[in-house]
Amino acid sequence: MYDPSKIEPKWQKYWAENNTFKAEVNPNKDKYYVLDMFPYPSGAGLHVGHPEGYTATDIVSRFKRMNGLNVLHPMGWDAFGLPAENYAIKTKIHPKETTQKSMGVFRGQIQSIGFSYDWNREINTSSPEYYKWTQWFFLFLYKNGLAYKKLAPVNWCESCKTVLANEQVIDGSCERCKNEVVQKELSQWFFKITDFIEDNGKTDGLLTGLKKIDWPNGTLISQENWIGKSTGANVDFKVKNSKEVIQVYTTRPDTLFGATYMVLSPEHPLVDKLATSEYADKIEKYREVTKKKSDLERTELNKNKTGEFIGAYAINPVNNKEIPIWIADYVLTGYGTGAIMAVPAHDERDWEFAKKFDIPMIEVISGGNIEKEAYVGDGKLVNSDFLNDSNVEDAKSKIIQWLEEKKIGEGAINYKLRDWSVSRQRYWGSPIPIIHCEDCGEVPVPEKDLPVELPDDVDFVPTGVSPLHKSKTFQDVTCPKCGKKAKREADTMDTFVCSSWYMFRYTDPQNDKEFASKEAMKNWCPVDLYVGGAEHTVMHLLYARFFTKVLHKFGYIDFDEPFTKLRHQGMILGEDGEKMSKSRGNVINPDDVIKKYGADTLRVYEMFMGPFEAVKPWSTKSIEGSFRFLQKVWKLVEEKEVIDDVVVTKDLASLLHKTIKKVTEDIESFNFNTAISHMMIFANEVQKHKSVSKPLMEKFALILSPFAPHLCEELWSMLGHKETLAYEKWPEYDEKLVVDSTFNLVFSVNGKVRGKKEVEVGISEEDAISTALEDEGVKRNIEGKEVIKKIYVPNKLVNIVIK
RNA sequence: GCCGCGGUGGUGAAAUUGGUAUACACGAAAGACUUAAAAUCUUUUUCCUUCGGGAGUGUGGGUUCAAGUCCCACCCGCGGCACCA
Repeated sequence: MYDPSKIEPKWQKYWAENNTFKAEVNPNKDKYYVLDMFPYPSGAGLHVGHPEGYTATDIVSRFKRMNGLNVLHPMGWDAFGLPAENYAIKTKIHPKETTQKSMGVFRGQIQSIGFSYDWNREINTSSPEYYKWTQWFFLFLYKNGLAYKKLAPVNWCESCKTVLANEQVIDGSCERCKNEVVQKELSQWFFKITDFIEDNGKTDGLLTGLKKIDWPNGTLISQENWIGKSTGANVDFKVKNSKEVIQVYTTRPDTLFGATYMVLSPEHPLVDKLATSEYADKIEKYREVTKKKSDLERTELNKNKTGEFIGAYAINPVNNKEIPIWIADYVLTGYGTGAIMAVPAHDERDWEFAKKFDIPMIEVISGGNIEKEAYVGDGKLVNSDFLNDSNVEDAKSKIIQWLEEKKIGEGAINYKLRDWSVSRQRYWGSPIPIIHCEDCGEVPVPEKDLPVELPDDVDFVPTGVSPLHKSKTFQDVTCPKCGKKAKREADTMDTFVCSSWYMFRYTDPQNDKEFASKEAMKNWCPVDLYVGGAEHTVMHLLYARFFTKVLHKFGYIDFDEPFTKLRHQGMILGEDGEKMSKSRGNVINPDDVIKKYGADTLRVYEMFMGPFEAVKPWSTKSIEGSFRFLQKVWKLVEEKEVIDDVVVTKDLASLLHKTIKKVTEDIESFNFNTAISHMMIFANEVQKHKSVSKPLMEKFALILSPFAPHLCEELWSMLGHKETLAYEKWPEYDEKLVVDSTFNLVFSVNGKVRGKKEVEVGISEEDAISTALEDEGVKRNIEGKEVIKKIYVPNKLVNIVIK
């Protein structure tokens, strides 16, 4: 009887005891680094979504090993983070304890699925041995001028006295107490990721790097949009009766003649200087309202623009016309110059604003109807003096040249991407290795003093300051420079910092001299295949690329993209087609599935459900099919007569070789579902025979083994082998057996199928057509009609075209 | 609103990239084995049909000898972003 509860623990024990999957440097083999996005060990335990990605990488890992590659396939824990801290606030149990416990549960669950990880390389971002090097990275960036401090707003809840992460702010209120969240300015650390957007000497930038990696198209586009590069011009506008000059940024310098007003962001520094006193009250009021607006309110106002005239006028440099200056919150302080020239005829936002406040429009691009809506398309320029009759593109370059000659503007580039804010006013993260001294200012902790360990004597209840402030042992130190009393930085680092470099640590996880040796990284990196959820399309992947580029620039590594090939698993939904969640009660626990069917069935089912990247619902019924398949395979060896030299029919041999070909190709292309369906077809066919051939079943066990490793190890030993099949040579298919000698020639009339006949491959066009014309179905359909054309597609079909 | 992904049987999904639509699996129905049930095996299973056929891949057009696949317009679902000048 096929009893996975017996054979699975047996083989898991065997692999562990024999260190079967230990990865060691081997100069005689090419390397292959297969990485899963490491999980956050949550208290809820493993979700069925986890093994989906892990099974795919495990299939590839086992497949690559059998193809003679030296595979690195590690696993670890992204263990710092907010949920553990919030749980600690609620229960008073230390996050270290809960995290330790969760990691144990996760490890046990993952091991029970039989993944071929090298557990000798397990890492944990919350261990001092690991975060020592996260801190080293901070100092490395700091010393190279890539980490700096500046004031930045945080979400602040006045009643909880705490800083909130964006995901804790729901509709502008605190997730927990429902009170209003306000913006508060704090001094925080930033990493200069914007320095790496464009190419940088020999290092490709975050934009060009996207061109050379094999990632899902949507992910590449998201990264590009997130960086948000735009090309345009900065233009200086003089202010009437003032010496001040306002610089605006525009992507449409070609429409300069159509600018009929100007908008400054409410926080723009020139507003107070330029506004006339009669408008001061209104401006003050408007700023108050803006400050209170949550992000959501601001976006809802999309169609209902607000703003105030400030009583001053700017001079349009192309025609010396006076245009009114306004403030409005649709102009952002942090982008471009915080000021725009408004061209209502050719910009949707300016159009809405001008309509509402009755500001005139001037059409400068012909082709639209500006009474009805802003025209943003291409066309001939009008009302634009020396630009008239140019198209948009030519007008852009002409006006930029003109501005540059007059020295009142120049071509300019802007990005949406901002520097990465890494300070968190939290406990459960890596401390920032900086000491604040009254005399010396900010002083980096000397490398020899790393790690700066997280103190245990901390009360987590939020009181308005970072929890680390409350630990005296942590806070009070002497300045490494002058020896006077000083204070430690009390903020911790964003957990994304920990996960931005972990792929390097796996190559050399026990190193206490470096984050990883250059040799180890040279041997294993970059990651050849990276698999994880699509929720990391932007942040994690962008940050990891940034770290890689920094290391490349400073000569630590010789590649500048960390993940050569990336794939995302599609989310597994509950049986009701909804996202799995406790409150809906539709959560499937992988432990229960393993108990009922075994790990191999879980693996095969998750790969058989549908395309790897597709979102798909779980079905407790459908999984039976995967179990039946494995049971059937088991019975083929267990219950049938296995004969060494049985004469295999040509059909069966051909089917095996076709299956080998299909499975080989489908693993490479991530089409695991169709690989399994072909193996099912093979098993169904073999089942019809009384006895089975040993060599045939051996090959089949080998190609099924990446999917169902426990079962196949067992079959392998039943077939008389003493060693694991993990390093057996992957079967090759015989091209001659894969190609059929006959095929079904299809006859169609005007594209509609009317008949078919089995004929020899390579049949001549003449023969094919005459065979077609003899077919009853064809005869019936062309009788009495005029045949205009006869088309023959080699080894496929004949199409007779009639009038 | 913008960007991305998708829409094929009762269900999850295949379709060699323009050439036999619905492989494989689930479910359902019938049969075999059984005292019986479960399990297992076999057969049937897109829809309509006057049994000759006919229709059919979200909708409407188009290109082609030939369209699930390519082009145009639209509808619906899911995910992400949020006034970036």
